[in-house]
Amino acid sequence: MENKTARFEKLLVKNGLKRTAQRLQVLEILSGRDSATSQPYLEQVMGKNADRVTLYRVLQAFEEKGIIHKVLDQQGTANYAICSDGCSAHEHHDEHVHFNCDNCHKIYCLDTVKIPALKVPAGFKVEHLNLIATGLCASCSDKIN
Amino acid sequence: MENKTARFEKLLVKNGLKRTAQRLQVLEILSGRDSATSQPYLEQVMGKNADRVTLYRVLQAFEEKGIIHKVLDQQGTANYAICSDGCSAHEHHDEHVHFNCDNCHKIYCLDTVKIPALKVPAGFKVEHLNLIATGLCASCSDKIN
DNA sequence: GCTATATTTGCAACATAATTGCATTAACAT
DNA sequence: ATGTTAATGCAATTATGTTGCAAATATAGC
Ligand SMILES: [Mn+2]
Ligand SMILES: [Mn+2]
Ligand SMILES: [Zn+2]
Ligand SMILES: [Zn+2]
Repeated sequence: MENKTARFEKLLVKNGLKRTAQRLQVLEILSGRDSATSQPYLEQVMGKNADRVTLYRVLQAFEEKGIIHKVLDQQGTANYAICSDGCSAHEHHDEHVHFNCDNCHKIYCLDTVKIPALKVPAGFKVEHLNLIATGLCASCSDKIN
Repeated sequence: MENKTARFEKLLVKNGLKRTAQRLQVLEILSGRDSATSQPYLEQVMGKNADRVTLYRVLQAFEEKGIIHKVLDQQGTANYAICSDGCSAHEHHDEHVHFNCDNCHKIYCLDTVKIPALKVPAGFKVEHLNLIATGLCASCSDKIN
């Protein structure tokens, strides 16, 4: 694999964002995890490397550009995951199912599980679908059994 | 239709909750609306009839007893709707789709639209499904076109 | 109706998440 | 190297939600 930091720098430039230490660190953290990352966790890990406000602004900019997507867990906490290819400022293509584990509270992007189309009452125009499953993740159901 | 307040009083007694003015008012407000009601809206409408803390506790008690259910909108704001029959302290049966209008921001309970079952990766154990559709509600798509 | 008791409420204090305005700093195009 | 613009940090503010405790009140039993 090519140098990760170089890849992230290109990603920023491509999206018209300046290549700052804070932005690169957020991308590093998100890419190094197997599940979505909560804002509080990010804030804690960044520590004094970035002001809280900066973190919020970085996340907002990334979301707008289609670099990451936000998933709210069952408590309403914001969690962020890097988008798979194909997302852009114009449109997010992250309509996969998310899984929120009741035990470890991780949020997994189930990229392979698409949300089925829906029949809604007359008049309603569906734009996006957002499906969160809760239960036990593979790792937790292993441990418990 | 029978006297609404009397019905609510029975509902409270049935659930072992005392019949207080604050609780009755919350039921009045929720039942008088065609969509889920946000906590901020409730707080505003209750005004000085109830302390903020009391409102939170009323909502929590109602949710635990299966009288109402909570829906988080796309911003993570808590919204509440009265449960259809069949919900109880032991189990909520509100696995219907919710519709969050991008224009008026109302959240509708689409009671007739059930969430389809899902095939998830091996190991994951699904307990609950939570599906929120966004777009234009019937009323807003009328107005706009 | 009165009284005792358990529940519910209100208040104060606290915790966390998020936003805004503004001055300072840093990226990068030239 | 320098100027311009974007990004950051800081302070203040708002919103949301929680906890402990004293005061108030709903109601069951008399
Ligand atoms: Mn995802
Ligand atoms: Mn509902
Ligand atoms: Zn888990
Ligand atoms: Zn609408």
